[in-house]
Amino acid sequence: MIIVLTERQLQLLQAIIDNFIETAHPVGSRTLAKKGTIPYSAATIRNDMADLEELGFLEKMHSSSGRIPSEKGYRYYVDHLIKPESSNKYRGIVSKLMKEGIYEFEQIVQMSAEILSDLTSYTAIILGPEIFETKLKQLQIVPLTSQTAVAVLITNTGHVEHRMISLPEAINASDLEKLVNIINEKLVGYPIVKLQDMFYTEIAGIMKQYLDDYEKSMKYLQAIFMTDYPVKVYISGKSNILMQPEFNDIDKIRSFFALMDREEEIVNLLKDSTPGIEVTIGKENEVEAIKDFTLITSSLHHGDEQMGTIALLGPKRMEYKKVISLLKGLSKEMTNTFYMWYKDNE
Amino acid sequence: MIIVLTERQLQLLQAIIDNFIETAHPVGSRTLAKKGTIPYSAATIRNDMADLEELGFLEKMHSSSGRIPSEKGYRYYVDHLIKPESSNKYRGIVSKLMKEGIYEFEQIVQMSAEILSDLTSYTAIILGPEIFETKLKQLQIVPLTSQTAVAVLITNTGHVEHRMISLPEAINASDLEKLVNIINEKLVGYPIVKLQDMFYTEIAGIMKQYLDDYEKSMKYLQAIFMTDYPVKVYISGKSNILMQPEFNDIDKIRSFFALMDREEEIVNLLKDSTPGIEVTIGKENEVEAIKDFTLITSSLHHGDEQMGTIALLGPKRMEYKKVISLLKGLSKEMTNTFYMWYKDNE
DNA sequence: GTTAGCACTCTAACCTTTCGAGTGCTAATT
DNA sequence: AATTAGCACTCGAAAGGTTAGAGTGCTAAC
Repeated sequence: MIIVLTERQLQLLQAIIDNFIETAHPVGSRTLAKKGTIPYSAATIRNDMADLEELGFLEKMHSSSGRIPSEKGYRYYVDHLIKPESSNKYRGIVSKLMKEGIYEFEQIVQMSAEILSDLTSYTAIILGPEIFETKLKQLQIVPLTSQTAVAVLITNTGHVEHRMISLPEAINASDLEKLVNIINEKLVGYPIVKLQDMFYTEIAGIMKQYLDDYEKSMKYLQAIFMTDYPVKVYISGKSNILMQPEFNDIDKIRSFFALMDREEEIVNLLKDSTPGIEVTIGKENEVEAIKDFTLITSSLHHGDEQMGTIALLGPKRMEYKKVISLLKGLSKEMTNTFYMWYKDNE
Repeated sequence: MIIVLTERQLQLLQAIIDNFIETAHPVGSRTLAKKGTIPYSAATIRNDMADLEELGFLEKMHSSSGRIPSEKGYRYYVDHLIKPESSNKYRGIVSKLMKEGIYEFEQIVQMSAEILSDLTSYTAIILGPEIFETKLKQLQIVPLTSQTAVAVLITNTGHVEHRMISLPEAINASDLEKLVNIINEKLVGYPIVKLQDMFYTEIAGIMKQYLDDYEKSMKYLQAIFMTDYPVKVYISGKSNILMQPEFNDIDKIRSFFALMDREEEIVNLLKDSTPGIEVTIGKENEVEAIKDFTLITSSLHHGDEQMGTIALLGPKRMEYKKVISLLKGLSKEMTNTFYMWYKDNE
């Protein structure tokens, strides 16, 4: 069954949602009529409101309150009613950053998240693109004491990973140098995520010739590649939630902050997004803690390849117009930036 | 004028504060008498309570409520009434960490902060000791594109700093290598904080001979040492504040979180502490946002040298007994750990 | 010096009232 | 037929009133 709304009802729905987004107060027929957005009397508006409520687009908090948008209402609003502002309004954010200084990848992403949360007063989350594509540029092992060293992996994106390792007792400085040379020779240019496997297939054999206590040394050295390179999550503006009147309940705040601490769950929330902007409103979200939030994600794709995800988390009463165009602009820009970055550093 | 409290008054003060710390409810004479901690009747207790209030150790919320400790009361309690639990109870926290795996300095500190906040349900803050003593172990410059490179500074503590730099156009690969060799030769072993100065005094002269476009190259390369190495702040358990009944007010929470975002201010709060444990209660704090918190700091000293600060931030109604012994134990341990670390990596 | 007893105080919790913004419906108007 | 004015009704928020309970201070007795 196709629902047909009259022109006036559409206007009305739009006006009510716009109003509610702005003020967070239920919208009544009288006030709406007085504002003059809708050129009809309060009574007429009331009738349409009743229809819209019957169709499920509006709700009342109690029998004599004004109307607030239902989730279905927001959904309709997002899908059919908003004509996004030009996404050019927010152009140049990232490129401006890049001109200001030379930053590594992570910094750009972190700063973008900060800008995004500042601009919206919502919480910005970005899944870094690191893991998808970065390749080993160089490995260094720098001994600190006789038993410990720090291994430094530098990637083509300027990212630096480092971790402490134990040194095999058998090894001496020149052996170590040789070893590092071999590893670099064999592994430079390959994706970080594959290094662990390649260490066994490519390096292990050669190592046998060089190292006295082969078994033991292997055990120590594999630690270099052994992290599971988790997806990096950049979050900014967590405490923006405290400024939203609908989240004035300590319990809600607590469960929100608890969620923010569980990175894996956030990653799950965002990672399998399809290209383009996706708006998930209220109970459409599967995670309990954000069942009265709206989550907007925009995945960064280049061709078929997902390069990351940008997301905003805020109240259902979100400034969809502004946020969607902002997100569109920013993802376009970040996609370009990232793509160029990879190409330059190929 | 010396205030003399009777034995019973001391007992009473202690009992009231202990009680209030546990329950967060004002303590009344009747309930206290019934509990049997004080072997006197409610009326007697009432009399002593009135005295203690007159002396400023107790307060009433209103004329017929039970008593709560005043800040002066807490002060007296902390200074004279608590006999700390053995600080051995929490021994071995850090050393256990160190046995579990090889971590770099930062990780140890971060993990310690997490343990501290978990153990107490307050907010743990640690000022890292990095800056005080770390020395350059090795510098690497790895070119990424023809114009950019990543500079990697490795310290004797296993800490790795890195930043992106622009490359002077005039420079080629072998020049760059020579340059890095010179820098390493001259600067390795010197404290990170002095590198910037030394770059000018020690390196600049030599560079003239090697680099065609000296002026311009200097401009690019100084960026390597140009950060102001801010003190690192490790915070854990920010949202623990949400579990304290006295902070059920959104405004308080907001100003707390706002403070947590201003790292410089936190550094100021902690950095100039004298050796030993310091307890700052309520309005004794100068920072507005924590005027109804208690801040406990313990600075890590070895000899005259301050190596960092551990702190806990929680309600005035803090479990002083537990917290103080915990902090004592942990600082002793961290001081040892840090000292050994430096010595090993000298 | 300690305690029992009692009048008093104040809050929290629960009603009650009132006010205002809102609704739904009906009848009049365009 | 669509719109609007009018009116009775509803509900929440704010303000005031009442009560119960935990507490106090004081006095007089032990």
